Amino acid sequence: MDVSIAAAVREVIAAHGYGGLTVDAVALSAGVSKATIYRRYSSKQEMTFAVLLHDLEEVPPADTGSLHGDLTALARQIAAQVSGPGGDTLSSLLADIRADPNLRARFEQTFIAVERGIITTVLDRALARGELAARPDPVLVQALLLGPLYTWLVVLDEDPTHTTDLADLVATMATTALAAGALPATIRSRSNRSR
Amino acid sequence: MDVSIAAAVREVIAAHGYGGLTVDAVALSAGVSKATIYRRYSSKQEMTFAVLLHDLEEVPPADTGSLHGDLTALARQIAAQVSGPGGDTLSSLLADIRADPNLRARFEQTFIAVERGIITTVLDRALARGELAARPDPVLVQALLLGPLYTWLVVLDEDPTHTTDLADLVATMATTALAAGALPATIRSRSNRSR
Amino acid sequence: MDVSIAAAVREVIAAHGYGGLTVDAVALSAGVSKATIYRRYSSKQEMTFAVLLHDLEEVPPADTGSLHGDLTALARQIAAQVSGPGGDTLSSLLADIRADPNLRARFEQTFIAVERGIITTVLDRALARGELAARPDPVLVQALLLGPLYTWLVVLDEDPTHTTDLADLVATMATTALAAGALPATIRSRSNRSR
Amino acid sequence: MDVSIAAAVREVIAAHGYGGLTVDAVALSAGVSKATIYRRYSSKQEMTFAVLLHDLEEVPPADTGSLHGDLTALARQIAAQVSGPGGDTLSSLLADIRADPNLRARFEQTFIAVERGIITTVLDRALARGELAARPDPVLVQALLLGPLYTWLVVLDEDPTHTTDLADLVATMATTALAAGALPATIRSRSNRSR
DNA sequence: ATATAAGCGAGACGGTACGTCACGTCTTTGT
DNA sequence: ACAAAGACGTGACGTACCGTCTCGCTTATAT
Repeated sequence: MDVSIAAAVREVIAAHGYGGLTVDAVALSAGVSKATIYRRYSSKQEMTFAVLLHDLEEVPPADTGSLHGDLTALARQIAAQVSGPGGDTLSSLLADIRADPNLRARFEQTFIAVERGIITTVLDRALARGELAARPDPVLVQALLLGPLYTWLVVLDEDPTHTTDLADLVATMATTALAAGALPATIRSRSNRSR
Repeated sequence: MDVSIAAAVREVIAAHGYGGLTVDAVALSAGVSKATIYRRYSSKQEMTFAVLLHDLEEVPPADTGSLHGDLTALARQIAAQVSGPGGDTLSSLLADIRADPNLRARFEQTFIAVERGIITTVLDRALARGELAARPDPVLVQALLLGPLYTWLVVLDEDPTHTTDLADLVATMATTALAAGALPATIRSRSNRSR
Repeated sequence: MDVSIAAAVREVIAAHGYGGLTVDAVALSAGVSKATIYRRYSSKQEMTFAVLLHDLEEVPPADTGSLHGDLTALARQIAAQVSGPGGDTLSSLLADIRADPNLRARFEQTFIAVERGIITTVLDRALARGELAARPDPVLVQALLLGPLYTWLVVLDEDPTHTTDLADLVATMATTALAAGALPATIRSRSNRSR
Repeated sequence: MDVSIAAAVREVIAAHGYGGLTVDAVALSAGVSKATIYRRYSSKQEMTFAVLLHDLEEVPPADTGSLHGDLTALARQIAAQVSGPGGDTLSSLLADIRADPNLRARFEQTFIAVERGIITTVLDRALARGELAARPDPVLVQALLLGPLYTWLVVLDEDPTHTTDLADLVATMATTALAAGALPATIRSRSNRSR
């Protein structure tokens, strides 16, 4: 049942785009009643969130022995994830997530924080190896890795087939900056953590 | 009239968020009839686009005499623009833009292309100065500058007050990469240009 | 539900006249949503038609034993029906019906044709009794009976309390004309039947 | 100017029916601005009223020497008038007239009362000739003459080409009834005159 | 002869109602 | 007992038309 709902969501998005995603259409396509959907998800956004963001695997990449290797693997992993759904879906989904405080929190915890943890792990490895003197702000690294890739696809609407190349480039740049100690331990106050 | 509509749009968004943006509410707040709004904009999205993206000034920064200086100025300019509206507004607006082919094209031409032109100008200056041997792909530079800033605010939901610091960091990294000749002349095929 | 809609329609017409009949007002008064109304009726006119012309009973009057008696009963029945709603409602309703080909056809079949059938029945009885030699055109009889009554109320805007007297008069005149064989079997070509 | 407006009204009605009659369309078709129309007529209904009911000549028919002849001439005159515009126009126009108290009064005075005056004239002639003993209620006669004709066209939607035949029939029936003294001097109270 | 006012075309405007759509809730029906 | 079917209230959308209005332009008259 949940499977058919998930399949239906993807089907409808594929057919009519995120904007054409309708609960009725999902119910129809899944051969399921709307009530059944709402028994599982409290809103259309919850449903979409659950379906589309469920299987993003967020595991730390294997230790490649070098910071550059680790970052490259990580950037490629991010690139692969972000290339999955269409840019339209990604932007709409993010908009929906931001509009709902509940989803926002879950998104934060489920993906942002997890990815940040992975970044921290990678940085810690580099520290242990002696490649880094101090651990820079993982949020900064996250913005530097994820930012260009996400923007490439969603804002600039560029070719998704080149995200891997972009990932390599971004990883190299980040490595260089990290090695040079260009990234401070923190750039931000903790003020907006309370949001 | 157009002014009062614009003011009303901003007012309503400030009061109820982008999700609470209603044409009727805008009409009411602007002291204008709905018909008048639709006489100007063919849809709510057109209206929002016109109002929120109208006055983003996109002028090339003054020549600072060095690539690093130029890129820093440019990144700060981007940061200032992107920090203007709330992250929610930004993400929703982008989603709406991507959902409408017409808006999409206008967004592409009005902002992406213009900003890319500015980047090209800055790179050409560096070439003229001899700071660069070849002109790298401006789209890459755009992704590297805009990406972290946009993501910082919209995806990671971080503190907007630190975008300037992040801009400086990003400009420095980009300068380093450019000086090292790390950015290829092109990373992408021209295939998706026809979209 | 249908009942409350019907009641609401009549209520709103009573309060604000046919011209003040608004779907929103009906919905409000019925404690029902506009969507519910449009789920039942495809337009405001369909709704009004259904509500106001639903319960007009069109049964042949009991055989009184004479053509004059039958026609009198019939004319009074028509008078009673036509006196029901206000003249304003009647004229506006008819205008709306004529403006919509669909309603027009249904009106024709549901009321005009049914009433004509009743007239035919009455005429056939008279034929069987030997009161008539040949059966005259029922449409003529219909025009002669219905015409003065409808016009009295709707065009001339005269007192509805006298329709019964007028009905008797009209029935007597029709009887006289029929007995004298003054009404031809047909006055019209069949040309406009195809409309 | 007034002429072109009148022509435009008829044109638009011919092209799109009474329901498609729009002030903008009239203005466009007449090559005139909407303001000019509203300078002449205070509403769309006034305009239509003025244009469509302006030239209905209501003069007493020549004395034919007999009541039957006079009534036949009168009935034919009515039939001609009523056959002019389409049944749709007639019914919608009447509905609009009834909805507006001002138009209603003018309609009453301009057409109903005038026609009634003509009927009175005809009846007076018959009285003078000795064909009638007493003068019956002219309103009754009006209902008997106008009713079947109007209903034939507007309610029953029958062939307009046969209105002349129907007029003759109606005139004959009315003559018979009048000669027999079947029509009372009054059927109605004066109560609703104050409406 | 020119100024001045009146009428005009063009068309924007406020308002009101229409009919549509989707969300999320609910009742009914059948298995 | 649970799920499919589907009706319902809510609320926003975009459209159409009415009657009002302002803006220039023309034209006819009066000084």
